[in-house]
Amino acid sequence: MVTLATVTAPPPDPTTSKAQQTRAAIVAAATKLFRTGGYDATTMRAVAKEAGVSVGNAYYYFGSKEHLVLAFYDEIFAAHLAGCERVLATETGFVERLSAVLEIWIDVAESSHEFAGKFFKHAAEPTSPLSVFSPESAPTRDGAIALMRRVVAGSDLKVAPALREELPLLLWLVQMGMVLFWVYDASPGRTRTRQLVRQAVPILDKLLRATRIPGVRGIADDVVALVKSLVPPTA
Amino acid sequence: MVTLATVTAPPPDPTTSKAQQTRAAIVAAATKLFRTGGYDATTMRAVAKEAGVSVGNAYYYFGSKEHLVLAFYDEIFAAHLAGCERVLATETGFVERLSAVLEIWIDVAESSHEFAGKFFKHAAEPTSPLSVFSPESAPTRDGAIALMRRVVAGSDLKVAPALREELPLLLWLVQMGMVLFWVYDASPGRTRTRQLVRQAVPILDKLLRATRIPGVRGIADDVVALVKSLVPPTA
DNA sequence: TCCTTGAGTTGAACATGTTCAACATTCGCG
DNA sequence: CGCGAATGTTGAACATGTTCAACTCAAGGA
Repeated sequence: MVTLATVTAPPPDPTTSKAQQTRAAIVAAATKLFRTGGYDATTMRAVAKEAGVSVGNAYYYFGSKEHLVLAFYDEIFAAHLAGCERVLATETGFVERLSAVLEIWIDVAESSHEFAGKFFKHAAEPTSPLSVFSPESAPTRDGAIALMRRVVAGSDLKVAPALREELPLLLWLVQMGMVLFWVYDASPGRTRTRQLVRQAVPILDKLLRATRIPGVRGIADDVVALVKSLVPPTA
Repeated sequence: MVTLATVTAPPPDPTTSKAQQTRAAIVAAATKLFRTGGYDATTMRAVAKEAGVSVGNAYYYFGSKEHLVLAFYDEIFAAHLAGCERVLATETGFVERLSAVLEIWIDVAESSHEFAGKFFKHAAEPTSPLSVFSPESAPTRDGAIALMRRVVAGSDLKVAPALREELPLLLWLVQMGMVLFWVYDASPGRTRTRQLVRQAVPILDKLLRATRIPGVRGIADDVVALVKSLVPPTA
C-alpha cells in the first residue's frame, strides 16, 4: 500500500516539493518527540501539532504510528554507516573490523535505547511493517547487509568461497542477535552488550577459521545449506 | 450463581475461593475468545462480558490485557510437557529426543500460530510482563528449562560435564530461537520450522560431539563461558 | 447490634491510535 | 483561462485499553 516513492525523483526538482516538505516535517516532529519523550508518550496528536499539520494528514503520509519509526531506523543506519567509514578504510583484521562495526552501532543507537524496546516489539511482530524482514524495511536491511559485505571484503579472513558468499547475510543475522541482546541490556552504557561483542566476535572468528579442519568443514557446509534453504529469497 | 459459601470455613479451603473462581472465569473467557477471534479482535469488554464480570473487575485481577496471555503460555507449556512424556520415557538418542520435543511444541502451538505473532511482540518487549525473561513468566520458563534438562539427562549424549551442566539453558535458548523462526513461518503446517528442526538438530549434535576434538573444545569452553557470563543469575 | 476495615466490584470517564466523509489545493490539458 | 481529476488536508467521530472514585458486602471486634 505505502509505496515509498521517494527514491526516484519524478519531477525535475525533487528537493522540496510540497509533499516532501510536509512529509519531512512530520518525520522531523516525530523524531524530535520520540527522542525527548519516548514512543508511548508521543501521541499522534502531538506529532501533528509539532509538524503543523492535522492528525489525518499525518495518516495520509504514514499508515500508522509504527511507520514513523522507520524514519528512525534510517537515521540510525545512516549514522552507523557514516561512523564505520574510517575503520572500513583502514583496518584489515576481520575481528577488528567486525567488532568495530558492531560497537559503532551500539554507540550510534545508545541515545535510542530507552525506547528501543518499544520499537523492537514491533520489529518482532511478523505482520508489522517494522519487522526486520518486512518489505518496507528492505532498503535499510539491504544496506545493512551490504555493510557486512564490505566488512568481509576488506578483511584478511580466509574461508571457502561458498561460505564467504553467504557470510554477509550470516553476519547481519549475528548483528540482529546482538540487537536482540542489546534491547534487553539494562547495563549502563550497554557494557554487557559490548562485552558480548568482544567475547563473541573472536569465537566467531575461530569458528570460521576452523572450517578448514576436515571434521568441521562438513558442519559448516550444513549450516550454510540450512541458512540458504531457510532465508526467504527476497533478501 | 451458586452461593453455599456458608457451610465451612473459608480459610482452610483456598482452592476455590470466590476470588479464585472469578479469576478462573476471566482466564477461561479470555482463552476462549483468544482462540476463536485472536488477540486484537478480543476486547477487554468482551472478555468481561463473557466472564460475567465488569471491565474494571478484570483489571482488578489482571494488570493488563497482556497479563491474560500468560495463561496461554501456561496452557501451551502444560500441553507440551504432557505430550513429551512418552518420548522422554522411551527414546534415548539425543537427536531423537530433542527433535521430538521441539516438534511436539510445534504441534501443540499450531492452533495458536495465527495470533502468536501478536503475542510474541510483547514477548520481545523487555518491559512487558510477557517478556520471556520477565519475573512473571519465570515459572513457565523454569519449567521449560527443566524439560530440556530431562532431554539431556535421559540421552546418550556424551559431552564434558561443564558443558552438560549448561546444556539445558543452551537448549532452551535454541528453542526460543526456533520459536522466533516459527513466529515468522507462514508455511502451511509450519513445514519450514519442522524442516529447520530436522536439519539443525543433527548439526547441533555434531557440534556438541565435536567438542571432543582438541581444537574445538577450546571454542566450546569459550561459548560456555560467554553464556554463563551473560545470562542473568536469575535463571 | 453497630461500626470499622478491607477486599471485591462497578461502570462511566479518559487517552489515544485510527478512520472517514467532506473540503481545499494543485495539476494537466485544451 | 477553465475545469475536471488527482492529490492533499481537515477535524470530528469511533474503538478500545486503562483508570478511578464510589459502592457493596462480609467478617470481626467492642
